[in-house]
Amino acid sequence: MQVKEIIRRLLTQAAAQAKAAGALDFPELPPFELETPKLPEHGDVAANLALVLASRAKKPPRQIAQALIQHLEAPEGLLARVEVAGPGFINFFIRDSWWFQVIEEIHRLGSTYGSAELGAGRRVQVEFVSANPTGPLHIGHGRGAALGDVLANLLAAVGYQVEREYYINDVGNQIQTLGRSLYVRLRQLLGEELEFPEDGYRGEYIFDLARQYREAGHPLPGPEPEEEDLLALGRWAADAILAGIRQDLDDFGVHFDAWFSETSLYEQGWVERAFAALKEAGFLYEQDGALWFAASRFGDDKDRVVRRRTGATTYFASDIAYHLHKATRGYDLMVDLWGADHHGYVPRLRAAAEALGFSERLRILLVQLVSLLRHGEPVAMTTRGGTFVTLREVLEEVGKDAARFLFLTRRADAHLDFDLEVAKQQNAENPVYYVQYAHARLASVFRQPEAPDLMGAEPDPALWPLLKEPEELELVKRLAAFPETVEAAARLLEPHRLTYYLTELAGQLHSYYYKHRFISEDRELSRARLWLVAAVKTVLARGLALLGVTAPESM
RNA sequence: GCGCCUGUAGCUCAGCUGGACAGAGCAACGGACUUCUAAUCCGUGGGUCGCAGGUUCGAAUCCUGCCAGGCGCGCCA
Repeated sequence: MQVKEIIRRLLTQAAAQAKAAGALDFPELPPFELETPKLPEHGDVAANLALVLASRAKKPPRQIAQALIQHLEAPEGLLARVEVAGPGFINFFIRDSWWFQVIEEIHRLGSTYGSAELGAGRRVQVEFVSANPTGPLHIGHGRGAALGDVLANLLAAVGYQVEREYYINDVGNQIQTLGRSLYVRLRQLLGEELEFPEDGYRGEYIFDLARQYREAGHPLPGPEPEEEDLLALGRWAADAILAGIRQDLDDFGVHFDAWFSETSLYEQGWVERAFAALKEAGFLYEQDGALWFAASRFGDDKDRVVRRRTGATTYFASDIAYHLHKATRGYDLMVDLWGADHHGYVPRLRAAAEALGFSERLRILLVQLVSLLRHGEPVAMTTRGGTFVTLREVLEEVGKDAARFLFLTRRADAHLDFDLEVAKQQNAENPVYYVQYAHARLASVFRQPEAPDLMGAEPDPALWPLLKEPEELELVKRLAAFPETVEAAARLLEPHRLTYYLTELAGQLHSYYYKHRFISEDRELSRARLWLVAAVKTVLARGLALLGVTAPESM
């Protein structure tokens, strides 16, 4: 069990004991924090229970802290000492020997160390990327892909049953626009001078598609194409683009459990079902020939059209239906990952979720945009203008590992500067290699011929007192913090916590490696150190696996 | 004009959702390779946490108002 969990229980019991003994009086135990203090003088774990209890128990915090300590019944071997400090913190100093147990735990649990049962098998769906099939994925989609994928990994690690889903906007006039763009490019390939549509997709990839279309020997619509012809062209193009997107994601290490087609919502009557549900709840009305959802009743700026005067439904209508469909599938939690340029859309979807009663199960995460740089200079990126950097180009230039890791070095809601040159550099400026190198270094240690013989099959707790170096204790404490890091990253939906943790762990390892030889004349000490760094290697590998980054045996 | 995100060291960013003297990497400067991988390590300098108020035992963190940057504000998707 985690040290903080144990201490939380001890304090809760102590409070109850103190209350029973009449030493303290309070109605109910308030929530309190356990933190790892920055300063070693403040111990390994600090509790603010006495501070938050002060007003309820009507006593000075330090006095409460004393009372709590007196009723503390700690297990043998856990605590070196407990102190009241500052305004009333209770500082716990854990025995070194207790920390070293984590080496055995990691050996026992192997690659499941860091897993938890927080999710208790509840179902969670993560919907991400969901880029329109009108062009290849660009670097911003890559960030969303990395974030969503790792979020899903983390949630799975803490006991959720996770599904990854990609929502395909394959309805509407964008497919037609795509078809028209392709059509014009096709005619232009034949040498005809046709004006490109104002709202067309100007990317070079449309030419590529046109060439593919011809090479495959598909029929070319005549000079006056019917709407149906353009739609058919658009569908063909969307399919081809989607195939490319799947390939890109595959190469990026992102695999979806489901690809959900917007069209299927119409085919299966979900849009009408959503309208009916909203109407029944009294949030749907007609005005100016259009059908409106009363979003303003739920805090949105204004009401929103779901069916236009023309009879065509809006994108929003599809989205309501889609989320109703998701909610009906029975997920306990639905996580949506959107580009920050869609943030204005959040209030209206939230409104619909509230109107339909699944708002509490829906979490919408915004991923801020990525600014692409090269040598510190901005690289222009616009979808329609045609000069953008695709995810594929980034993958080919910097590789999957560097791209994934760098995408996860920022909070999702912070802008990200992604410098292609830095991503390619293989030095300390590039944290991915720093972490991978730590793993490779350890792998090389275990390749030493004497290593297996020195270690034996099982770690022996009697060895730990030999680990007297400060670096060793620090390392073991860091290892012990891995489960809570994974848990926090999953609970707060913040994968960047893991990349920071791994960078720190790798740093401590590098430092330790440099100062002390693991394999030496002293066989017992070597044995102890090898088991310690074996645990480090296991945690590095697990952490990198959660990030979807390879843990190389050599570099 | 309104809304969302951001503002922390020269640069890029963390800061455990209110805790104890504000952290890391890079850049700068100075050191360490006959060693289990130097893609590494050790040391030095560097901050009025955008500004001004407020809340309280305690604020980078919460509230209000300004300032600056980014992104949005369709019967588009």
